[in-house]
Amino acid sequence: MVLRATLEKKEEKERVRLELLRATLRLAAAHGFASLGLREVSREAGIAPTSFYRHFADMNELGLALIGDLVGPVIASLRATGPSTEQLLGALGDEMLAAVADDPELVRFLLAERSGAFPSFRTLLREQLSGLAVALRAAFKHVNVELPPLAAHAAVVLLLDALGNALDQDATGRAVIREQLVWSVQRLLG
Amino acid sequence: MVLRATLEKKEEKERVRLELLRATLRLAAAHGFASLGLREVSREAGIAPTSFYRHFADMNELGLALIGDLVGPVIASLRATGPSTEQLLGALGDEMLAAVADDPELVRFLLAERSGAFPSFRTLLREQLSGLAVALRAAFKHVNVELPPLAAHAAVVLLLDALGNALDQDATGRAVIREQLVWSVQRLLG
DNA sequence: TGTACATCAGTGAACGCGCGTTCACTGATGTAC
DNA sequence: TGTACATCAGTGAACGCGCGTTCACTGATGTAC
Repeated sequence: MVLRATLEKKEEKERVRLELLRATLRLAAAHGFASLGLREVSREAGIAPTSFYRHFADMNELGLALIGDLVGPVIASLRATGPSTEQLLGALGDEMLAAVADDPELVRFLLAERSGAFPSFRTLLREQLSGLAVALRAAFKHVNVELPPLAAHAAVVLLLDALGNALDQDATGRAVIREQLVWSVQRLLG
Repeated sequence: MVLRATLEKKEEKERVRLELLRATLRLAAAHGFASLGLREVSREAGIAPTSFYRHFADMNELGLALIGDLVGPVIASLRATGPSTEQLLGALGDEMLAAVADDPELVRFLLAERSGAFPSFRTLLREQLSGLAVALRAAFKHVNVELPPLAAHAAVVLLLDALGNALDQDATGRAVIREQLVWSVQRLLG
């Protein structure tokens, strides 16, 4: 009983923390992360401004947590696999579409902060994306295609561009972008 | 004499306007465009906050002017030409390095707002970048290489990624990135 | 040419407002014995 | 088991501060005649 209650208290805190991250994503999609204040985010999350400090020291710390807790998993989810080159490319396109459909605000944040004003954000995202390039190499190796590191990096860059373009399109446009991504990465294979 | 004086007055206004744009770039590099206020920009530009309104209705209007007046020319400057494929690729790498060296703040703004929170900024930049892709196709056609539109677009995307990585590197790292860009675009040619 | 008027970029004072932050407090839950 | 104490997420009041915006004004320059 004691153990159970402890878990519930921690879980409640975790719930509020996650709500702060989600609130930030919702607002950042509209006005940009750098323009957000702790009061605005707290209001959106449904807590008092002073409660914000129970979770983060400032917005910068929240941003880093957002990248670690939410962006990381989305980047990891882009790791396509398949039994053949063709199916692997198809899976890559599918994962791209899925990311945009599942969590457009998170994808927007990822793309914006990759080139944004905060060096710490850029560094963290660069590391995660380079992990994605490594995974992509491994996936291609699995279907006996030797992808040089630079080509894998280029494929990731094309994938990110596709994500950005898809965000501003409806379902029809997104399907086209998926095909273009597959075509481009295919060409990169040589 | 009357004509001359008229010009001087207009030129002075143009000078202040340009200084507002430059001040915005300096500040945006550090904190992000979306976080900037008209008072902060006016202070940096050396004018009273109320004078801001003599040039722009708000920061959004200033941002669009910034893209039109300053970002456009930089994107245009990336249009490499050369008498052979090899020299064309070399020129592309050189233009990339030149842009980063000449005006890093402007390049940072371009990259950030391409995926930023303001749809109007994204649209304007996308148009200008698609012009660059068209120019790139023409340049390759000139050396008898038929570059499909999607491949030209992919080359532009790789160029932008190189710009972003170069911004965070010193001279040595930038030289490496230049080589990587040339290698990647070369591979894209097939 | 001189004179009277128009234009307009730049300004300082003032406004109401939302911001980040500090503080002391509440009350539910956890811990010790 | 009950009791006394500790922990800690959430809170409302209050603070000083910088924000965007309005306003009436200045003074240099342009224009009309």
